[in-house]
Amino acid sequence: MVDLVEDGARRAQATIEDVARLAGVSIATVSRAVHNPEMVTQTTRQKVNQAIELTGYTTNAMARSLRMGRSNIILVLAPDIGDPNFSSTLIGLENEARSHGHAILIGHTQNDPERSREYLRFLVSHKAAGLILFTGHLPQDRDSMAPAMPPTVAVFEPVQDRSVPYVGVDDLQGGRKATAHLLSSGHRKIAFVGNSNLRIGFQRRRMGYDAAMEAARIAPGKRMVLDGDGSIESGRLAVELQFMRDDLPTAFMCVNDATAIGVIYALKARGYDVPGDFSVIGFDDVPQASFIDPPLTTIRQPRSAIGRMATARLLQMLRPSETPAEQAGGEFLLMPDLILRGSVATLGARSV
Amino acid sequence: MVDLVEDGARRAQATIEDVARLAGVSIATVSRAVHNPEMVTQTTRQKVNQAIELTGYTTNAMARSLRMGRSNIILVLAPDIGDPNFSSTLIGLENEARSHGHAILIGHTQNDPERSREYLRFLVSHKAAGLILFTGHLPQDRDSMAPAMPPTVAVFEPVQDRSVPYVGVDDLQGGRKATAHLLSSGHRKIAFVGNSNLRIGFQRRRMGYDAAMEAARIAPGKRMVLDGDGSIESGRLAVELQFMRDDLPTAFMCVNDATAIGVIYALKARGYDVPGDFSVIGFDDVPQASFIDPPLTTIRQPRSAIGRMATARLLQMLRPSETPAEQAGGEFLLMPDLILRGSVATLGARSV
DNA sequence: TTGATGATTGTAAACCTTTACATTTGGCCT
DNA sequence: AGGCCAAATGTAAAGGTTTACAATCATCAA
Repeated sequence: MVDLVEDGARRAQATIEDVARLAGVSIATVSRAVHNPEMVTQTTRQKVNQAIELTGYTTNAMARSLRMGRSNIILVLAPDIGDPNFSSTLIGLENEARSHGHAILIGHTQNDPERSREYLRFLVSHKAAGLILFTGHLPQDRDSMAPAMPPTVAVFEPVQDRSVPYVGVDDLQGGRKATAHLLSSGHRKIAFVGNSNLRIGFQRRRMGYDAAMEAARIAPGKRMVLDGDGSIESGRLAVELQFMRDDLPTAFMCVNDATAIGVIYALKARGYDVPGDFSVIGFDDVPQASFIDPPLTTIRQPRSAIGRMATARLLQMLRPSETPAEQAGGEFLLMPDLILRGSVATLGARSV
Repeated sequence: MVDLVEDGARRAQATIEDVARLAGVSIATVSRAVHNPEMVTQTTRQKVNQAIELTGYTTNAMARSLRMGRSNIILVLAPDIGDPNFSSTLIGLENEARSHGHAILIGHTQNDPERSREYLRFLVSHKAAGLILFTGHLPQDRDSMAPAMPPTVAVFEPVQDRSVPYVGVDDLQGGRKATAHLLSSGHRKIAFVGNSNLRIGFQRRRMGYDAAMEAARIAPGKRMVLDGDGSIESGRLAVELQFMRDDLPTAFMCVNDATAIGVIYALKARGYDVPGDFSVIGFDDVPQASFIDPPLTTIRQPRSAIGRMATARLLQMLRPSETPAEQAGGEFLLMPDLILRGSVATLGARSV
C-alpha cells in the first residue's frame, strides 16, 4: 500500500522520495525533472510537477550542497553595511545573484581581522560558491585555506592580489570629469581635498584631478592638494587649515561626498555662501547629497550596475567551461556621470 | 599503510575521517571532541585537536545540517537594507548570533511579496534555524509552509500575528518623552507631524504625543495632528499645508527624523530660523541627525540593544527546553533616550 | 522479424556528519 | 582475584540528494 499524502495536514517536509512515489517514478527521475528538465519526457515531467505541487516539495539545499560539494551561497564581505555606497550596490548584486539561483550572505567585518577570519571559516565550512569583497583586501589567512577558496571578485576597491578581478567605477575618469566641470565653470584655483593613500580609488581620483589640471595647463605648483581621509571631519579640517594659511581656492574638488559635506559645513560656519563664494563638488552621490544645502553637485557611482556586473563576473568564473586563464584578474571600470545640482557656480556669477 | 597528510600541499578539504585516522580514534570520537568536549578524555581531546590543527579540518556545515535536520543560519528579512535604522540594529543582531555559533543571512524584500516568497523558499530549503522580521508582516504564504517554519521574532515593527514575539523601542514612551520635552520648554501649540496608520509604531508615537498633551491638560481640540508617511517629502508637505491654513504651532513633534528633516527644510526655505522661530524634534536618531543644520534634537532608538535582544529571544526559542507556552508572543520594549541637540529652543528665548 | 541504436529511466553509491546502541576500558569494592 | 559499574569509545545507520552506470524501451533499418 503506497503511503500517499494526507491532504490538508502536511506533516514533515516532503522529500524527493515522497514525490517519486506519488509520481510513480524513481528519485533519479525526479531529480532530473527538477534540475535538468530536458533529460525527461514531457509526460513524466508533468507527473513529477504535479506530485511536487501536491506534496509541497522543496529541494533540501543541505543534501544537495553536500552531494554537489558546493553550496549556492555567495558570501559578501563588507566593512560597513551602513555605508550608503554599499547598500545600493547590494541591490544590483542580489538581483543578479538571485536570478541565477544563488543566495547572498552578507558578512560584516567592521575592519576586524578576527571577524574576517570567522567569515572565512564559515565560507569553507559552508562550501560557499563565491566571495565578493568590498573590503579592499583579501582575508588574511586566505592562503592557508587556499584549496577551499572559491572564486573571488573585488568591488569598489581593488585588492592587492591582481589575480582577483575588480569591478568598480572609473575613479580616474570621475576625478577628471569633476575637475573639468569646475574648470569649464571658469575656476582656476581648484583645491583637491582628501589626498591620502588610504584607498587606491582615492589615489585615482587624485590622478584624475591632476590629469584635468594638466590638460588645462595649470602647473603642478599652482595646484592645491589638501590631505584628508574621506570623513566629514577631514573636509572640515582641510578648510580650516587652508584659511589659516590664507591661501584660498575658488573651488573645492572633494575626494568623496562626505568630505564635500565637511567642506560645505566649514565654509558656511565661517559665513560664506556656497556656491556664491566657493564652489564645491563631491564624488559618490550618496543619498544625502541631494538633501544638504546647497544640493551637492557630484559624480555618481553607478552602484547597482557595479553590483550586477560584479555578480555577473563571479558567475562567469563559476562556470566550469572557464579556463583558469580566463578567470584571472582584470579590471572592469564603469563610467560615472556628473550630476549637476547646486554647489557649483560659474566663477564671477553669484547665485542669488 | 595509513595515508597521512603530506605537509605543505594540503589537497582536498580534510574530512572528519582524516582527522580520526591521524588521531587514531573513531570518527564518532572526533565529532564528540569537537562538539561535546566533556564527553571525551583529556588525552583524546588533545590528540584530536592536534590532528585538527595538522589537517586544517573544518566541519562540513552541509553534512552537519543535513544530519541534524537544521542549519545554523538565521534569516533576516528587511524591506530596505539602506535604512539607517536597519544597519546598526544588524550589528547587535549579528554579534549576538555569531557568539552563539549562528550565521546571519540578510534578505532584502523591497516590500515585494514575490521576493518574500523566494526567501521563504530559501528558508525551508536551507532549513534555517530562525527568522527575524524587520518587515512588519509575516511572509504571505507562511501558513502553507507552516510545518517548515522556524521560530520567528519581529523587530522594529510588530506583525499581526500576536504569537510572534516583538522586540522594539517603546514608541509610546518615546512619543511622550519628546512631547514632554517640548512642553517643558514652554511650548503649548505643538503639532504632531506624520500621522498615519502605515505603521503601528507610528501610531504609538502619536499616542505618546496625545498622552503628554493630555497630561499637560491641552484639550484634543487644541492639538494639531498633521498627516504624513514618514518621508522627508511628507514633512515638507505638512509644513506647506499648515502655512496655507495660516494656523501655526510653535513646535513640531515629528514621527521620525526624516519627517523632521523635511519640516526643517520647509521652514528654512520660507526664511524662518530653527529653533529661533520654530522648534522641531524628531524620532530615531539617524546618523544624519547630528549633521543637519541645526543638529536635530531627537529620540534615540537603542538600535544595537534591540538587535541583541531580538537574537537573544530567538535563541531562547531555539532551546529545546522551551515549552510552546514560553515561546509564544510577548512584547519587549526598550526605553528610548532623549538626545538634546540644537533644534529645540525654550519658547520666548531666541537662540542667537 | 530481428537487431541495432538512441532516448529514457532505474539502481545504487557517495557526499560527511551525528548519534543510538553496543562494546571496551579502567577503577573500585568486596 | 573477581565482579560490577560508569565512563569512554567504537560501529553502523540515517539524513536527502546527485550521478555514473546499468537496464529498459521504442524506433527503425535490413
